[in-house]
Amino acid sequence: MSSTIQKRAARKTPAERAAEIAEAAREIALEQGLSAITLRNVAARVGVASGLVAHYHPNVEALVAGIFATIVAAETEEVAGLLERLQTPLEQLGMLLETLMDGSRLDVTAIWVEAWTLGRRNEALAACVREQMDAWQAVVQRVVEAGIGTGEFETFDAPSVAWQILGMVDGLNAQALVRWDGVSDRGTHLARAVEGMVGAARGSLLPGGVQHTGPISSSDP
Amino acid sequence: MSSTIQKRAARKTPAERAAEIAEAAREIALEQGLSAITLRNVAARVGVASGLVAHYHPNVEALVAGIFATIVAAETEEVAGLLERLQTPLEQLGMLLETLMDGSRLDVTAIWVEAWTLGRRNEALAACVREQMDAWQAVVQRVVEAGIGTGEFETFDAPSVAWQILGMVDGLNAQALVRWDGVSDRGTHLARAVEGMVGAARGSLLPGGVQHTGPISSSDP
DNA sequence: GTTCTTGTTGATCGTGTGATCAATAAGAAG
DNA sequence: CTTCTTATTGATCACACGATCAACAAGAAC
Repeated sequence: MSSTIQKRAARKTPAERAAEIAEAAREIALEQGLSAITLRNVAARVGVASGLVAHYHPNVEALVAGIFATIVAAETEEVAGLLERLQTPLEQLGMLLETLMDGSRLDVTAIWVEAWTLGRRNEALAACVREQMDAWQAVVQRVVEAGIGTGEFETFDAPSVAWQILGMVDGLNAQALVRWDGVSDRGTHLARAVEGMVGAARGSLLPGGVQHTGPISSSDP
Repeated sequence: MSSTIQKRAARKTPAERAAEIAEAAREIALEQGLSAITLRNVAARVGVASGLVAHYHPNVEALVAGIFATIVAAETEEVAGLLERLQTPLEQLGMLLETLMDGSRLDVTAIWVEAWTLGRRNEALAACVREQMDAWQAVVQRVVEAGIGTGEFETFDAPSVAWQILGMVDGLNAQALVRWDGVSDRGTHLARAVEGMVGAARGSLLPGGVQHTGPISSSDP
């Protein structure tokens, strides 16, 4: 029987090991933040010497930037995929807001916020942040432009409106990171705001009528 | 003449020295971020041994939290003061958005963003963040409620609307921290969004009429 | 001028970080 | 079985952090 304590990590293919390390780093980032991605931290989770992590990633800053891009890009693609299933831009935009505000991605929001700060001293990360923001903006802009095409929306500047929607969503989510109580009907208010901005009819972004999120279950650690 | 190199710092009143240290920490925070507030960093700026800073602030985390509160509270009071000069809630809200979006307080925005992340591991800071957010929300809520009173606004939930306005502003400012280009008419779009949310007439938040900044100058790095 | 309070120093400890590299051993190749 | 490639180790370096504290000295009090 294999002893519980493994003297030496099993020798693996570089590709395998690299994937292992990346996955460990990803988990650490989601659980404890990007700044918790350290050589020793990642190595410990994989069950390997810190030198090995350094061997695969000679530059920790680059590793952090890469993990950020991995996590965020996955989210973007996931949401973009959801959009394709819907028909009208109105439905798409409504679903977009609803999905991004449902509180199920607060861990990703935390990473966004941290990346904005870390980007001040990690240039590689800053570049990734800008790139991923552009990707997000492109997704939203596509929806807005489609809405203009069908006449559902009425705005003269789709790119800027897309940026603004993103900024609003990010801000509200970041706020929820610290203060998740106090605000009821987050979705409703945001929908009204976006309606005003894209020039859609009042209430058109809330298909199911007034949705009530109910009382907040306070489970504070 | 006194030599350029001072062997020993002049002995000062505890109140004086404390003020000096606080001011140095404040400057560091605004220039390099809250995480740059370290014993050695602050001591170097004051021209003093690191131990002295530790003497006045036995707990660095508490110092960081205090500096955050100082900086942010000053901004809140300043803006609140500006609001009092205006008559109608419509003017007040318009000025509020304009002031917060003029890009002259990006250093404070950076501190907000960093505090949201640092608050995960600095409980004292997290408490200060919540407190200062409440203070901001109170200021905005007062304006919204006044607008409801005069009939200029039409919304059923002033507290939530106030939170949302704050979240939007924070998000857009945080965005500007990394990507200050690409978006034209930030103020205009935000004004439209807020108009939709508070139920104000279109264009009522932009006293100078429709301001057009022209086509977007795409200068992508 | 002497005494005494206390603001101030500077060294030190323990911890955590990224980075580096000779030495090791696992496993494929012969 | 032997050889050889290379994945992996573990120790080590320099640095920065918060914290602690005996020792010093400036300046008020007497």
